[in-house]
This record gives sequence, C-alpha cells and structure tokens, in this order.
Amino acid sequence: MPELPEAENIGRALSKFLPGRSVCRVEVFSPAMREPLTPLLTARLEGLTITDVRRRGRYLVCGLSDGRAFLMHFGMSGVVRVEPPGTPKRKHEHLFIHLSDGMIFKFECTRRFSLFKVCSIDRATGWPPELAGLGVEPLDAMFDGEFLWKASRRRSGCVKNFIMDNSVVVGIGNIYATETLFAAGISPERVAGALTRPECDRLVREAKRILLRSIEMGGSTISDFLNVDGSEGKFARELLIYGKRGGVCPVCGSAIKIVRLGGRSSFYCPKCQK
DNA sequence: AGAGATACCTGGGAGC
DNA sequence: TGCTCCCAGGTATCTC
Repeated sequence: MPELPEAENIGRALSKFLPGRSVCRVEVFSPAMREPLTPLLTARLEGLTITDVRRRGRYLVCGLSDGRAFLMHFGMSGVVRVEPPGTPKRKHEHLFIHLSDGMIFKFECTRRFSLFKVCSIDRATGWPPELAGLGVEPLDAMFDGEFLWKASRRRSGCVKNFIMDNSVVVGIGNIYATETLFAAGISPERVAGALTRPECDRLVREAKRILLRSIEMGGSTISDFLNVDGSEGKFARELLIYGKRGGVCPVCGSAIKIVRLGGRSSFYCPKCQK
C-alpha cells in the first residue's frame, strides 16, 4: 500500500516524465473514487501542459500551465502507469489521460480510496487549499525531537495514533508507525503526553531512518516510466514486526502481541517496547 | 480541542 | 464447491 516512501518514489519518477507533456484527452471509466471523477471531463484540461510534480505528505500535486493542478492520493491501492496505446484496460483502471506524445497516463485503484481531482493553487502557500491543515513533513528538519515533544504535551491519546495524526506529521501510516515504535523501543499504547524528551528524539530519529531506508529500497524497483506502480518495494522484506501475527520478536524472542488502536492492528514486543 | 467510532471499497482468506 | 464473515488500509466526517 502506498505510504510516504511510495508516494515519494512515484513522484520522483513522474517528475522526470510528465513535465513538458500536454493533455490531449481525458477518459473516465468509473464515476467515483474518494470523490467523483466526472468533473475531470468538464475541467477543460485539453491542451494544458504539465509543469511540475511535487509531493506533500502522501499527496502528489501535478502543476498545470493554467495555474491549476492535479491532486493525487493513492489511498490503499492506487497505481499509476504510463503505457503506449493499445495496452488492454485493466479492471480497476478508472482514468486515462492521453498525453501529447501518444503515451497514456493511467490511474488504477482497486479499493477506490484514491483521490484524483483538479484543484487550484493557493498563492500564499503554493499548495492546493485541500492540503491546508497538513502537519510537518517527517523528513523536514522542522520535524525533530523538540517539535514532537512540544506537540505531544497534554495529548491523552496513545502515541501510535498521535504519530499517525496527519495534522501533526504527515505520511506515517500504520506500517511505519508500527516499525518506528518498535525501533524506538516505545509501546504503541503509551500516552503521547507522557513521552519523555529523549523518547521523542528516538522516535523522530527512527521514523526518519526507516522512511529514508524505505524510499531507497523502493527507488530501485522503478526501472522505467512505463510501470510506475505503488507497490511496497523491497522494504516489505525488512519489516521487523508489522504483520508478524503469531511470530516472535526478532530481538528478544518474546511472543509478538497485537492490540487494536484506532481501529487498526498494532504489533509490538511487550518486552522491548515500554 | 481532542479522541474515538464509523463509513467508504474490494479482494483474499478463514470457516462452515 | 460456494456461501458468509472478517480483515486490511487512509481519510473525512460525525459524535461526545
């Protein structure tokens, strides 16, 4: 499932391919994902050139020559492909954008949690208004131990839900939150407001390390721009605790426990994580 | 304001 | 084999 590292890699690949190409025609096959796709057909995109591709959290923003942009989010199952004409349409491909060079930009989403819409760009922020309210980028220098410590004061919820809160820090989903807490030796059930300053330092350090490692691993799976997918890449092999139902801790051998937090399964080692 | 629950959606797996 | 049920996930929205 695409999380921040996947969005980063898809964005990097698309930023080498899309800018400079123009939209010839838009084809919509399904009425809705997270929002209806039909407005794309009346958005008069034909003739507009894609100017740039930027990432914010798990969103990608593709600038257009008229000052507007495409806003994309991959939900859980979003896949982007660029293919030549004649390639058979897959079952869950909901949108084709025919480009000036004949290639077709395709958006696939099995579970329809993805977002694809045309939006404006706020002059003050340089980003779509839809993205106002997002928290800091986890790889930004602003995201440090002091930031996390201050942001967590008087927060009574558990630390796992706190670091997954997109209004605090963006792009840390269930998998990376689980792995980060394991690496930092902090129980997912700890009250966020009770974290110590050194614990916040560890959390931030491990989150950055794991995200960067995952970006690096995913990068090598994108060999060309004909198949820019959102698969998990090789990092999935390096998961130490996420999804290890019935398994044991790779550090101490204790049985891995599962607790449901915020409606999501949280794997942790009761001995290594306090 | 913050926290928790719920809905959205589909495919895959378990259990009968 | 075929049916039902549950689970996975991010985000928006609702309630308390």
